[in-house]
Amino acid sequence: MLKRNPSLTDQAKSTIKSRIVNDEYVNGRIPSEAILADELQVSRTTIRDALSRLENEGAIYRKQGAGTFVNQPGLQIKTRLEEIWSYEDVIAAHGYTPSTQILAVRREMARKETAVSLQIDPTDDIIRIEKLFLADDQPVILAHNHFAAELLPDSYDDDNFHAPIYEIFEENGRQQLTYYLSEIVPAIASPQLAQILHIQSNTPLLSFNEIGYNANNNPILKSISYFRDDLLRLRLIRRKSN
Amino acid sequence: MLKRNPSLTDQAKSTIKSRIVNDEYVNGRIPSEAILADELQVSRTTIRDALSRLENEGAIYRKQGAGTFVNQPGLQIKTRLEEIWSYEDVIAAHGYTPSTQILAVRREMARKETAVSLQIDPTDDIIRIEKLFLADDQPVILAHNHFAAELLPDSYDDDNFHAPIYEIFEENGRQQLTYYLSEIVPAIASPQLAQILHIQSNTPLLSFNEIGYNANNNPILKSISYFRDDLLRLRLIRRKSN
DNA sequence: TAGTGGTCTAGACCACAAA
DNA sequence: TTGTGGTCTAGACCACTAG
Repeated sequence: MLKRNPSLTDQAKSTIKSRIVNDEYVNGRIPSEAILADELQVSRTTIRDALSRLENEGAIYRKQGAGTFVNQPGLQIKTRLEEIWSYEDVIAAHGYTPSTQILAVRREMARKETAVSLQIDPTDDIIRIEKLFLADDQPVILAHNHFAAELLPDSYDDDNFHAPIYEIFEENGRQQLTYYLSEIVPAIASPQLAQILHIQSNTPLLSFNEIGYNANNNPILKSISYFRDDLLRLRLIRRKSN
Repeated sequence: MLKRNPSLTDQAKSTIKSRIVNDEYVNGRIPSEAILADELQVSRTTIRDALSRLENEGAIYRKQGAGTFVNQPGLQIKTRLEEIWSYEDVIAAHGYTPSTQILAVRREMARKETAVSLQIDPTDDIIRIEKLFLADDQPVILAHNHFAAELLPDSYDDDNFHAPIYEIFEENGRQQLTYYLSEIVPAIASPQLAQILHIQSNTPLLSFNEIGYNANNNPILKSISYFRDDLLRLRLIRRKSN
């Protein structure tokens, strides 16, 4: 029934996921692994991989001896912080149409702290981009991105930077952003920030300090950003780690 | 070499983890899966499970065709939000000694909103606990916990509540807390909060709104808490979801 | 007791990286 | 080309839940 590539696991996962979303399982009970394996003509291992990933995403839960079930509360959360990728995705997941404004692009010497974070020579140039994200034309996130100048071609203009950062890296720098290590910090809107985000001064904000890593686990991006909390709500699932 | 229970995967994982921590792998290169399987006398599948979990924790990374490597930046992060369990653990992971103060314990009728969150009847009683967490005797987290009164025995006194909430549930309510669904909200210290946490009014704070679920996926705990950001830094890893 | 998910095995083949 | 991790299989046995 299924073909290779995308992997059988991926296909099994999305098949099951769509059945869940379409409410095809009465009482939220998902067929046993053996039945699913038989039905989709794959091994039980493949089904188990698919179910494990759905469980991680919060879409289902399993009880040994009892069965596998749809997890309604988990299904409703569409913006899980651990899985969110670009800010465009965050905005879209909340049901808004994302757009961007480039407020500034600078080529400059790295500050010492930035050079350390990015493991580059302090005399090397970096690119600093100040980018505003809008949800249905309301400003919601202000991001400052820093990365080594050598990751970009010599000539560029501001319009290049409307695309998500990870796309820019993939196209120009032959680098793939694979994960972020993020620090969550509470902040208060300064008068300047308040003006940019169209909010009142001293409004509480969330700030993210993040380092983005490539496939070789080298830091390639430093990002500091500020979120308007009234439009975007950040959620995550916290589990026992074992 | 390894015995059953804890599972072979768990044992393989902790064996490999401790070797990583002890810096036994030169140049951060971890032996191939085949070699590890042979050495620990388990199947390659078991080794792969163990490595997958270490990869999820950020301790290692894998490159198809190249090998498996220690992830130094990931190793240094000891307080990953997605994996953190009780607030005691958060505090301990930051290197402090955790302790608690019970500020208030009340038995009262559920507010409508709380009843909805916990899926209980609005006329049912809930227990509300106000608990202060201290790191080396400095107040750092204020938590308000709400749960159905029936989860507790009829008689109790305040001292019962010094233990982590999940322990209380396991012992008295025969309920196991399996995961939290958490919402992160920026806040500002009110005069009252400032006094409790020994900080200045209007200091930015992180607030968590959380619902805790049991093994049957029913909500059993509602928690609202406030973090001092100067002593505790919350981190997480954000990945592409596929 | 029957049926479910949890763990584990041995082995096959594929995709990719590095020499 | 060699060796690595990635995917997948078929089958065994265990631990647990529920009727």
